[in-house]
Amino acid sequence: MIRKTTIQDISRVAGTSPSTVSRVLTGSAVVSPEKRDAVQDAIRKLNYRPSHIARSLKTRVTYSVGLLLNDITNPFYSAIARGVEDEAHRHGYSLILCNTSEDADREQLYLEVLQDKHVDGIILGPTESNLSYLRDLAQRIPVIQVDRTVDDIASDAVVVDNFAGTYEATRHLVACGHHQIGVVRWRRSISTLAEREAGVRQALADLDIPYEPAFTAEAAGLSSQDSMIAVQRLLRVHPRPTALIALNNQLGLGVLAACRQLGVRIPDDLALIVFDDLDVFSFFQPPITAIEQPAYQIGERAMQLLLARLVAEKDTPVERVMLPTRLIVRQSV
Amino acid sequence: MIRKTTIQDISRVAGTSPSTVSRVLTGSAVVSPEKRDAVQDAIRKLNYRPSHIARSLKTRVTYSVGLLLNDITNPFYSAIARGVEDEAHRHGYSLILCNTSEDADREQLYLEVLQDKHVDGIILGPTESNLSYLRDLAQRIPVIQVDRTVDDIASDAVVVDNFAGTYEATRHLVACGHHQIGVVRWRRSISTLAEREAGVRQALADLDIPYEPAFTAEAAGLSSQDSMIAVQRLLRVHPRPTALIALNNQLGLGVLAACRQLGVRIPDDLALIVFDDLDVFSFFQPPITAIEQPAYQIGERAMQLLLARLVAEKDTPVERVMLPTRLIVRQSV
DNA sequence: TTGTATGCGTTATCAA
DNA sequence: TTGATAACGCATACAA
Repeated sequence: MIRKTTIQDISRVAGTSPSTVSRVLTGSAVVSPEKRDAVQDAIRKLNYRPSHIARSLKTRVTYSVGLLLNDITNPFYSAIARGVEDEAHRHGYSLILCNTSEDADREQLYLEVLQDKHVDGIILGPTESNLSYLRDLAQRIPVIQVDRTVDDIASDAVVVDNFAGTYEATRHLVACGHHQIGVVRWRRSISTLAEREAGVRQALADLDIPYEPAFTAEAAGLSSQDSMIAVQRLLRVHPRPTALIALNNQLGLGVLAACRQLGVRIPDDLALIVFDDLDVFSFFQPPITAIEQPAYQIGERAMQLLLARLVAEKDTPVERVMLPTRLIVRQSV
Repeated sequence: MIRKTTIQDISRVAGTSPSTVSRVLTGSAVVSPEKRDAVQDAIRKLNYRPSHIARSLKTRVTYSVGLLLNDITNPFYSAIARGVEDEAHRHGYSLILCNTSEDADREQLYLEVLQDKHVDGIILGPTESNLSYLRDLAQRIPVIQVDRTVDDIASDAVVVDNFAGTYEATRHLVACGHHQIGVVRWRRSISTLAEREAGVRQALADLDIPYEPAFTAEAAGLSSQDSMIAVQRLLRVHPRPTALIALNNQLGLGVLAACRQLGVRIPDDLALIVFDDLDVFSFFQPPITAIEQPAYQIGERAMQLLLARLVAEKDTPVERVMLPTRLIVRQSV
């Protein structure tokens, strides 16, 4: 490859010193109009572009941020990513995308690489496992948690009111006549899922409806297969639940698949509410009632918090943003 | 922030020179076992991690690649991204994610930044507009086109056999008794869409079925609204098409929305095939017949091509990979 | 306002 | 096999 043109080259043709070139580049000091013009001409003529690498080495800022998400393929996460990216782009930041796949080792590896690459900050939906690592990472570099949070990490965070989401959904089910309400859940160690389950229980308690442990199905994983098995088990109990709340979109799809396979009709045989609304739910048969999360805004807001953190005083207190959910009533209840 | 520990620090505690430390780090030369151990001990003790920035400045390689896609929010693109990312991760590369939003200016801006950041290569689904810019970008740095290609750019590419996809779909429609087949398209300047349309026409021609221009609807944009308008127009002609092929998933969703609004029943009033299968199509009513693209593999393969290109001889000929599509027959026809 | 000199943390060249 | 030394491209402290 041809040698890149550098600040030296510019200074040479502009008849000035490298530092002056740097000054017009960064605007860090006043430069006389003549020199400035000369430099700018030279820049144009040589088609010069400053090296971010060199600049970063010197200034220690990279204008890039790491984004660690479970799986960009999940519409919820891709919407978050889009929100982050748009906001980052508006402010001249680039995004390094990492899929953790709910794998703690992979997460930690990424976290290390991101530091090696000296990102200015990290936005992540944490797995539950790298607690102590995360904790001291957050001391050294701005970390924003999104979607989920993990205990005791002093970091900004953007989450959703999971509890209120399922609380409202549960009341809706009850209002529709359901008293035997089941939950399809996954790992309770994940903050979001725990909060959602708590919302259901509280609503039930407030309504004086006994909580029936047998109505809770725990999927072994997030594959359709896993949910299917869990749901099958659930539907074998007698009496069986008349309504189900699936705690995330994958679980919801699993329930749907299971019902189809078992010939369970929704909503006639079983009502269903899914946490996290997919925009295609309205095309389903029946259209699925769901709890909508403002995914894009989560991402956008997270990036805003990060930007704020980057210019904040040393010990500005941590900020936790909680966004509301919304129950989208369709016809699966 | 505390000063980062450097190679100097290591050399000091290991009782050796910085160059020797560098040598054990990179394995670029043989180092005596004693020195090697001393260095490794020091590294562990000081918790040292090399600065990628400094390294990149020197070596001119960054182990990062840019990925420019229309919109990560579209399941087709997010699957590509996932494929790229997984493969990149396996080889120690990170991904800089950019959403172009079909906006040429934004694309060019990203392209410039990526160069400024000195990425090792770029994978992109190009907009049609930065032709000349792209052309000489591809001379300077490895570029892999995915999904779409743009004329005359000497770059590797991974695409799908769009033509065959719609060709087969069209024959399927005809086999099901449809002779009045319409197409819902968008910009014909996009290679994929043009090829897909050509597939339909060729199939029709081969079957001696006249092509009816009035059966083609051009959406003004990709919003549901846009498709809706286009479809409404289409359904007003007499005689009207009995079957439609939507040239991408967004257009397909638009058709569906339009039909719902207009009370057009699928497949009774109108058959539909969508190019690009969404995994939720099986939950729709009716389940949608679609042309599946191996999105994940597109991404994975693209990253593989890039890796190969990075170690290839100067003028290794360009490689164009074409992956097959598959017609998934469900019940919308 | 401008220029010189130095350093950011590495790797690479060269001599020993 | 090892160590000085220079260089990567830039920003900045300091001197002028």
